[in-house]
Amino acid sequence: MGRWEPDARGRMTQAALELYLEPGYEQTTVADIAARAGVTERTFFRHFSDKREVLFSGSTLLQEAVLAAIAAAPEDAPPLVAAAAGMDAAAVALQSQPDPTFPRRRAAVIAANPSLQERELLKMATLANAVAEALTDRGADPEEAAVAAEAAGAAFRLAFDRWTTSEEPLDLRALVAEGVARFRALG
Amino acid sequence: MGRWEPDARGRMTQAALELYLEPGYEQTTVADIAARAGVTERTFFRHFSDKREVLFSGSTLLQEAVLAAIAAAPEDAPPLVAAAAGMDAAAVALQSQPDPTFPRRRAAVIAANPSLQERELLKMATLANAVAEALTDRGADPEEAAVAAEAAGAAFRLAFDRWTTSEEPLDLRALVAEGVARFRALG
DNA sequence: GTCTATAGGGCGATAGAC
DNA sequence: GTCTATCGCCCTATAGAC
Repeated sequence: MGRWEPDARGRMTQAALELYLEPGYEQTTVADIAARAGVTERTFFRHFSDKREVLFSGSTLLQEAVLAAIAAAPEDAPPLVAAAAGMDAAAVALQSQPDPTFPRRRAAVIAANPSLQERELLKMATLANAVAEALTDRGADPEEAAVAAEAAGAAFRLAFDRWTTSEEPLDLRALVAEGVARFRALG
Repeated sequence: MGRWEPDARGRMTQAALELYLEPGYEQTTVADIAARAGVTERTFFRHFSDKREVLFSGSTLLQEAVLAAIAAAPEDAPPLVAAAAGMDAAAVALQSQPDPTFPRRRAAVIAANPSLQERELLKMATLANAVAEALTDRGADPEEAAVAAEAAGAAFRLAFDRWTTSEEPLDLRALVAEGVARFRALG
């Protein structure tokens, strides 16, 4: 048994989510989060670049899952199909989380705070850029790749939003597929 | 001739843009901007909610132009056509600015600073939501409206990005139209 | 206009794991 | 010994309160 309790990151994320829900994001100081997680303020900032990032540390893994799925897609799959495979992988990852209440609570906090929305949008845009690059690496035309990545990303966002706000439990993968189909039907 | 020099907002925006380019966004303090614009720090924060917002005060006018164009679109125009009309109006507004170098310099600063990108993405997302609402008000199905708004918004972003980074001068309206066509061709 | 709390970065010290 | 996580105290600028 070491000097420190394990999983400081996880504890900080949990503490932050709880405090951001109640009493609220603006009302919560980093010192509050650190205290609840049993670390110092300084430790918080070594793990997370700022007060918002604590809710987004999972996005790296999600991005990896997305890119892996795109790489695994059939070589002859058109850009939108490959991008959709990536979004499907993201949906699978989100639905198979240990704590199924996490995404919903997290989404509620983000929806209530513009400055957290900004960070979420940046993560999404970063992901879309990575997807576009992965598609061009597969040989797609850059413009077409960018459009496919944006369409798939937007479909995912709309689906995710419905999934986290719906009263009854929905299947995220189905929502994503439905959204992609709507973009395909734009013409 | 009044007690104050006129157009404090414009001077602050100009000063901020220049300083954000050189020595850079992070290196520039609000006090620096205020001093260059000949106002106090307090005045800056009365005009702009934070250090980022000084580059985004024009977005309100842009949004109004977009929504007006959507409202003016033929009643029987499908959602994507109406949304595209809104994006075209935005392109017109941007191309007919008094200082044609402004958008390019502004875009360069934003591209170099993630925290400014976040704000830009939030403005874009807010606009997309407003567009989606305007489309549903016209009688469109909410899901279809959201998809059309996202597609038009993404087309605009991709076009705007090319427009601000291209070596030779391009026609923003044409780029936007081309982008919308690409989304239409996704199926 | 003045005052103040908080975000967030820099740096050195410390204490464990290996 | 090295490497890495934690801590403590310095600081400034932001942004909100008074």
